[in-house]
Amino acid sequence: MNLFDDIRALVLTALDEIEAAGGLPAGLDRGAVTVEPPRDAAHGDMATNAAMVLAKPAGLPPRTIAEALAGRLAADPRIASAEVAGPGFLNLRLAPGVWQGLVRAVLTAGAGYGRSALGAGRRVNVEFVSANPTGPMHVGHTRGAVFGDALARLLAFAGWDVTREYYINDGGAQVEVLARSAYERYREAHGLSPEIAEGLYPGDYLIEVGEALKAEYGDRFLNRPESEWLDIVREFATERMMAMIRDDLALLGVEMDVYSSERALYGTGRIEAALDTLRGMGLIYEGVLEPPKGKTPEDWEPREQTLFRSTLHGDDVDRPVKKSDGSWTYFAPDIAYHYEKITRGFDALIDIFGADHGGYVKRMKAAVAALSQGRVPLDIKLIQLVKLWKNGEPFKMSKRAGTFVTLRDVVEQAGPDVTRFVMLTRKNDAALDFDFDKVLEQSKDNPVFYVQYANARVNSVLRRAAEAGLVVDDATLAAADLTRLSHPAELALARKLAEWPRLVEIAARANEPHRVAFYLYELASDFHGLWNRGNDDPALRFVQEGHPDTSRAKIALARSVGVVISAGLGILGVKPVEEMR
RNA sequence: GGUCCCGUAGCUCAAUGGAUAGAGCACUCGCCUUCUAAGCGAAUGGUUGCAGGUUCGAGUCCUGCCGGGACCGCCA
Repeated sequence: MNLFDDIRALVLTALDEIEAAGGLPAGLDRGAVTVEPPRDAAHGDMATNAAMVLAKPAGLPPRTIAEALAGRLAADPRIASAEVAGPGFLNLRLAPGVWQGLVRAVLTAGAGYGRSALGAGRRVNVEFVSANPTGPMHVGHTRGAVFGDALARLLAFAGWDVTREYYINDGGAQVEVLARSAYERYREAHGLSPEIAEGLYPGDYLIEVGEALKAEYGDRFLNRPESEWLDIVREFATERMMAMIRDDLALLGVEMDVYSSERALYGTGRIEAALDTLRGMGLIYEGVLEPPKGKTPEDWEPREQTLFRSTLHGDDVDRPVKKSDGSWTYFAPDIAYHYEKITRGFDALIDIFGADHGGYVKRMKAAVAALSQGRVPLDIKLIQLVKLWKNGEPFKMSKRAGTFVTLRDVVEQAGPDVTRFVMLTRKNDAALDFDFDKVLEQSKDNPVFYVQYANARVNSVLRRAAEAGLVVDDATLAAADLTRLSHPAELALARKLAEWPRLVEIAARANEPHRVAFYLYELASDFHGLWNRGNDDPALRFVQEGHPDTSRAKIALARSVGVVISAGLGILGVKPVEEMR
């Protein structure tokens, strides 16, 4: 249920009536008519722009339409008042019964309150993390993982059938570097001193891989030429790295549905098939690229390559799918991979990349647009950098990886819930500061704490009420006499709860889970505000000694706040706390 | 040189094309000394980088600048 949709339907019905009565020309497009919470609460509970949107096509002054509309709407029992304001807004105030009914609806729907049918069961594939299988996940991956998982949860809540997918980049030269690095650790396990040459991965995490190789293969590969062990060691080490990455993800509570391997595409003809499809559209050709203007690489020389005509689908230059030695570029298998996602029947694709892959966006979109004939939208979200701070200075040290701070470093210090919440308190395309001291602070300055604290207070109310002998399960609360909920501050809180289903849809439409975090902060703030007023005005306390009926109504409101906070935290993948310690 | 992202209060950031651009912090002024707990309340603070354009209406969309960042053919 979405109260804003209900009232919008009411507005549209009223417009129909006005039209039937000759007050409006027939056939006007009403798609732009909205019913929204006004920015300024003093304007009322909801506002509609109907009169302004329709004024021009109708050839009528906005106020004329607005006044006619106000007259119709005022007849509905849900509308307490309808006032024309400003350039033609119609401000609506809703009857207390609407808000009381909303609290009941929240308690009845429980965790399902706010669920949307927006996705209509369509299938969406969210590809995220896709970190190279050459080492542990680092901070940047962490933000991508949190974002992708929260987005997946959000879309599922909004009615999409979601698949979380990880693309394993195990096809390129970097996994051979991994193999050589692991081989040195294997030699080390045999008591030889490893030669970690420039360009190899120096991290300690490969030591155990060397040990494991020794346990598995003994001294078989010692002093043997690379050709004898490279494939085996590569596969062995890659699997180990993926196991490690899976463990890292598990620390954050992230679980993938599908792992797809880049290497598995090679030799199957699927890359060729995808490119043949593009070739059939005339989008593949042999050609020579112009050097980049203004910054020509020193060793630039014209080369003929196999190119994808991505410029026909919005890219700035055509992109190579083959290197000059005839081998595939990274792009080629990725085209095949996305083609496969299309053929697997997804209705929408979402890729989550690090911001350093921004230059890759247009060509990938071009490929998907071409391969799906424009049928499957691909949204690509770029995740900006995370800057870590500790004790007032940048934090860069890592025990494990040597060169970069790992996901494990962060989660072990901050905990998965704090890590997740904080990383969602910024838009994906804005850089994020993550300050270990601040995120663990127990004060209202810390949004994680503030939201969790609100939920804990709700639970504290329920506990106290139970101790006082009240029955406070959801069914009982939903059946309470909610007309006792009449104070404007209480109804205002209910109004905030009414925004939740709307917020879910806005966030899901934009693929922006951070909106959930901000909403929860606002809701918590409103709840704390009401709570604090109870300090001065005992009539606003949730438990009213000696008045079980009033108490039940007020507790119902508190509990419905808890329901929404829990649901929202669930989307962020954060566990609500019952009690602060 | 090109592409993409960012630019909003002193600071950190919000704002599905809606009205007088909002929070938190800091600063200022009150209040509280407490288990409805790890403070409460109020006030101050703005040319939304600049200039045009579209629109009934622009922080938001378009164009051009300025500033910061990322990326830019055999890395993935």
